[in-house]
Amino acid sequence: MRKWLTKHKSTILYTISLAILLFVLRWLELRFLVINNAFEIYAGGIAILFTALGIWLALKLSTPKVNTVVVEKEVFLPRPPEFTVNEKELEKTGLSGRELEVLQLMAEGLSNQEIAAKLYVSLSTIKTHSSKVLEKMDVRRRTQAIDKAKKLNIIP
Amino acid sequence: MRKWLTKHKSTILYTISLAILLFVLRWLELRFLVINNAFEIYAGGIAILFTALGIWLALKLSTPKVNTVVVEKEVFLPRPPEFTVNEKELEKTGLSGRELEVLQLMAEGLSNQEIAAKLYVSLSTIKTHSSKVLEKMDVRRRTQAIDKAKKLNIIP
DNA sequence: CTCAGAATCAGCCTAAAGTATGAGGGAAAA
DNA sequence: TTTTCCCTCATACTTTAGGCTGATTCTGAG
Repeated sequence: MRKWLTKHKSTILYTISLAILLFVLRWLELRFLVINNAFEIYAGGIAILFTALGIWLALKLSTPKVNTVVVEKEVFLPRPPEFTVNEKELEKTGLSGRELEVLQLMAEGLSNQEIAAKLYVSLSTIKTHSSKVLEKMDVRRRTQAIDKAKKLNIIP
Repeated sequence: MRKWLTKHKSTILYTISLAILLFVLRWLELRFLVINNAFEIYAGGIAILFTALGIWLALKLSTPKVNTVVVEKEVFLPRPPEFTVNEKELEKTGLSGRELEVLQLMAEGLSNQEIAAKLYVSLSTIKTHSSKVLEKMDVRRRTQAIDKAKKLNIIP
């Protein structure tokens, strides 16, 4: 019942307004009936009144148009930009697991000798790996490889 | 003149509508005048008609209600270029302008020879600078210097 | 099973990087 | 003015990096 009331509020309002105005008209009629020539004025009055009512109804009850504007807000990643490996670029290079490992240690500033010691293999092995890394990454120096790998998000 | 027309378009339209409707009323009057009791029906008709006109006017000529809703969409940017030199750490190292310049080029993967060419100086000069850089940064390899400098925010 | 790729190692050679020492010129501070 | 950096260049030497060739072992895909 409540729902029905709110749902048809505008209709009820309009009906009541109409009824009241008709009543007023009836009363006015008694006053202006004597003046026959005032009929057009009377009709015009009604017209203006109800025009105003219509405008009021339209403005009051029309649902406002919602305009959604999507604003792109640039968000920079916080200080330590959580590093996630760019798998696509990593695959493109064709680096093997061991080669990537060597590349990472290179980036930390270790010499081939130190890398060899850390991975418990010979210097020759690391030289082979590092050569492969340079070849696969299409560079000529380890510093270039490091720079490129960082730019491609292959290493942190 | 043209401007005046467009500016008062709504007023003119309303006036014309009113005039036409009053004329119609006048005509209707001749038909319904015989029926005295039909006066309320007649008034109600006018009321409904002009209500409709009012609604139409309001909807057609009023600036539509627009509720602008701003939705912020977060766009994440990889590797923000917002780099600011850590002046404190830079001073601690005691690096001179030229030495810092060489360090930056080192980090881009350039060889001493290439750096020399780029700065229009001899290889010897760059070797001297690079040695000074390694000494002042307390490292033994350029890769270490690069890694350390990046971690200290001395270079991007 | 065979073949390809990955990982391991070695030797040899060149290129680049790094160390040490010295030295001249310029600019700014003491 | 003298001192102190900074930038420049050179020569000689050692170490590290990188290129090239070739070899062995192992594993997974075809």
